[in-house]
Amino acid sequence: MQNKKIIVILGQTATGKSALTVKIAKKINGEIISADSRQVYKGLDVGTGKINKKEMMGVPHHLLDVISPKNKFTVAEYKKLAEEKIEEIIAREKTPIICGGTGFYIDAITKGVIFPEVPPNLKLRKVLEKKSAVELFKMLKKLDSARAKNIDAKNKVRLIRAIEISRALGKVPEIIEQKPEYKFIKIGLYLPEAQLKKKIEKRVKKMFTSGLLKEIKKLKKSGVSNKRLKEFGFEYFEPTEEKVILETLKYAKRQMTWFKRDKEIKWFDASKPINFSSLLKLE
RNA sequence: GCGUCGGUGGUAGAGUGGUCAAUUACAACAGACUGUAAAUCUGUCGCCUUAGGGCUCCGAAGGUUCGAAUCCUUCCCGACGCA
Repeated sequence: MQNKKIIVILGQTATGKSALTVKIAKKINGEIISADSRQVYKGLDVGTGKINKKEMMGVPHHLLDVISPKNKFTVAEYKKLAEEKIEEIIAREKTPIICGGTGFYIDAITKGVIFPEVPPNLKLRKVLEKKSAVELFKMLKKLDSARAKNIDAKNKVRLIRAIEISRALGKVPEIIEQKPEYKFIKIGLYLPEAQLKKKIEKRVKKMFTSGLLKEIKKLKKSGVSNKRLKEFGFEYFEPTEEKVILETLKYAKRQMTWFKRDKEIKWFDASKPINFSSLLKLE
C-alpha cells in the first residue's frame, strides 16, 4: 500500500499560513494540526497569533490549547500527540494537514526522529545549570564520549540534556530516524523581505490593539510567573510595539535558517495567488 | 562671550603614549540544532587579500615623540554651568 500523503504548510511568521491552510482544508475535507510550540498553551492567544473561531471557518484545528501555560510542553510530547491526531483524523476518513512555524516540531513528525525515552529531570537540571559549559562537557565526556564528540561543547542546554539522557540510559542513543508512515508534502510560504516586514509590523500593531496587555494581565492573575512569561517570548514580557517588531523580524530569520536546510520543502511566494490544484498534485 | 566636561567603528560604550583595527554589549550577516526550540549555541563583523600580510582609521588641521585614539595648539560640534 502506498504511503498516504499529508500536506504540511510551513513558513515564517506572518506569511499567511493559517488562512491558506484553512482554504486547503475546505477543499479536501481536511482537519488541521498545528505545529507551533507556543500555541499549544491555553491563554496564549493574541501574543502567539493564534487563529480564532471565526477564522477557522468550521475547520477543526488540533493541538491548540492542549496544556496550561503553567506546565511545560516538549517536542516529544508534541510528536506523540500529533501522531495520535493524524491517525484519528485518518480513521475518521478525513485528511490531516499540518500547519505551523516551529521547524523542530515539524521535523519531529515528518522526519520520524525517535527521541530517547528520558523525560526531563528537573532536579538534575537545576543542579547542572549551576555548572559551567566546560565542567558539563567534562562530565559528559566521562559518561558518553561518543556523544561528547559531536555535541556543541559550549551549549549548556544541549550538554545538560545529553547528561540527563546518558545518566538514565548509560549513553545517548544514536539518532534513529524511522521511516515515517506517511509521505509528507512540505509546502513553504515565503514573502519578499520588504513585504514580510510590513506584514509583521501590521500584525504586531494589531496585537496591541486587540488586547495583548490584557492577555498578559490575565495570565499573571491566573498565576503564571514572570519567569514563565519571559520564556514565552518578547510578546509576553514588558512588550513594546517597537521591541516586538524587532524581535519578530529576528525570529523570522532564525525560522528561515532552519527551513533552508530542508531541501524537500517546495516554496511558494505568498504575495502571489497560489494555484491550489497544482499544489495538491505535488509529489 | 567665559568656564567645565565631552566628541571612538552601524549604535551604545571601554581604552588615556607602544602589546590597538581598537575590550565589551547590541544590531547586522552566516550557521548549528537528539524531550526548553520565539529556547540555546557557534562563526564573521574598517577596506583589500594569492589569508602570509598590505592599506586606511578614534571630530578637523597642525605639532611633540623613535612611536599618538591617548600629550600640546588652533578650529569645528555637543552637553552643562556662569554671564
